[in-house]
Amino acid sequence: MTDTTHETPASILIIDDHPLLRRGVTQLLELEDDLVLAGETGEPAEGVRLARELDPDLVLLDLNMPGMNGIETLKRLRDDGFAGRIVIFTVSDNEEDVVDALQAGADGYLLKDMDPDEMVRQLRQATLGRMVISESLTALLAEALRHQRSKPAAPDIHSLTQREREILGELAAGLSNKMIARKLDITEGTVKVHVKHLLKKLNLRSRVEAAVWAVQEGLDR
Amino acid sequence: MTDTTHETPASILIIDDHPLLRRGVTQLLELEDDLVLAGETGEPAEGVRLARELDPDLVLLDLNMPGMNGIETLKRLRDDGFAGRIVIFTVSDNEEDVVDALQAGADGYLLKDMDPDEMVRQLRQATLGRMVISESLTALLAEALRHQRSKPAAPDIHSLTQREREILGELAAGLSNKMIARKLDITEGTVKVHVKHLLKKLNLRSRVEAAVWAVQEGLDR
DNA sequence: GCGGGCCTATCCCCTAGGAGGTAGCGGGCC
DNA sequence: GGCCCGCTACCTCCTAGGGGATAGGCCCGC
Repeated sequence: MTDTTHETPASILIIDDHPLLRRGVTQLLELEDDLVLAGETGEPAEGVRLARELDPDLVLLDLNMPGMNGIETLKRLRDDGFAGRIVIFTVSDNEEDVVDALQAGADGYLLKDMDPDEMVRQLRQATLGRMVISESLTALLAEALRHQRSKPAAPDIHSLTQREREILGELAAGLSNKMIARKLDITEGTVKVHVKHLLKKLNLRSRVEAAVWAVQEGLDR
Repeated sequence: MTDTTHETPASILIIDDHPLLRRGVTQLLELEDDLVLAGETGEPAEGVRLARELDPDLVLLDLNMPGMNGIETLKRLRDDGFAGRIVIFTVSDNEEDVVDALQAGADGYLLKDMDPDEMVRQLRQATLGRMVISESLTALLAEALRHQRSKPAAPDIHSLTQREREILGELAAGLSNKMIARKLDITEGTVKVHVKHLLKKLNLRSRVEAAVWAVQEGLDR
């Protein structure tokens, strides 16, 4: 399941307002027989529409575009149900941008000044489900982690309060909010508040993700 | 989490229309300091109300009662959000009854002719989260399994179709129905149908339970 | 050929879940 | 004393999820 092997070439949609750069990438893709262009556009809103229509394996997304910025576009893609990979492709090596993008659910962050061969290699890795980050950003990322950003970049059990951990445990046992409320003798509304908070802290999008994560981390016992 | 140790005694609610039998069990409980009577009633509907009010750790439930039968009562308790243990307590060693009760979510099935000491031992096991079945029923259960009942008693991956397994895999990855639909290029409605069917086949109550089960079984990779 | 399982889709209906906000209360910290 | 955090509770609004039912197209086995 969660098939990430590509018997057929991986399709890529480019959303970037620089025509020349799009041209560069498409030329690059033409040389590879396991990567194929699904479509391209310079308009963020059009990009969301195309993602729905073409359902590419990967979206290469510029951060700085007129109208809607990249982060916003990323969120809209996810809200719209797009389940493929989303890789940011930008000139900005600003720490804030990198952190924001990753926290918004980007599967990669590549800089536009990268070597073409390296670019292809990274795209291929991304279509296989791996997180890809431009090499020059790793030091910056390490630094960001050391200084402990306010918004945690990865799920971290330690950011949860005791009560939230307790709720998470019950949630991972498959209990509904109502059942958890009954068990802990609080109202369902309060359970919802705890769930809401722990999802935010863990940067997860649903109770299912939280349950799966908890089980994989062995927090459910 | 999912705390099943009882620093305080485990409370038990008895729902049984035989006053004498209730008396017998309560007397039995009085001899044990780790088990305590939460309440008792001969009325199924009253039992559901009491379960909500008293929120006992365990409900001891008769199968054959006038008005609402035990299975129906069991379902109402679960619908009402009761998350504690529910153990069937009956004279019936009918295979159909046993299978139905367990499939409806009973955590145990004890026969009324059992030895008092054994009864206490089994109740204690049940409060600790273990499934308890009267010894004399084990052969019958084995037989039922051998003849492969139409409704599978336990989650079984083999009862799923290929497509359902695929859906389960995506579900266990934390994807929403909408995302799964996009990824597999079918409508969200169809995904819902598959999810509905696999939940029924696996005898699970929500996608969260399905996701947790799949992860624990290693089906998500 | 006919039945049955599988996949797809659509309809209705209702509950569960999650985002946003406000607020009271207790405890610890400065 | 004031302030923040954790826990509780309530509110509104909207979407996601799930039950039940029906049905068409497809393929396979009898």
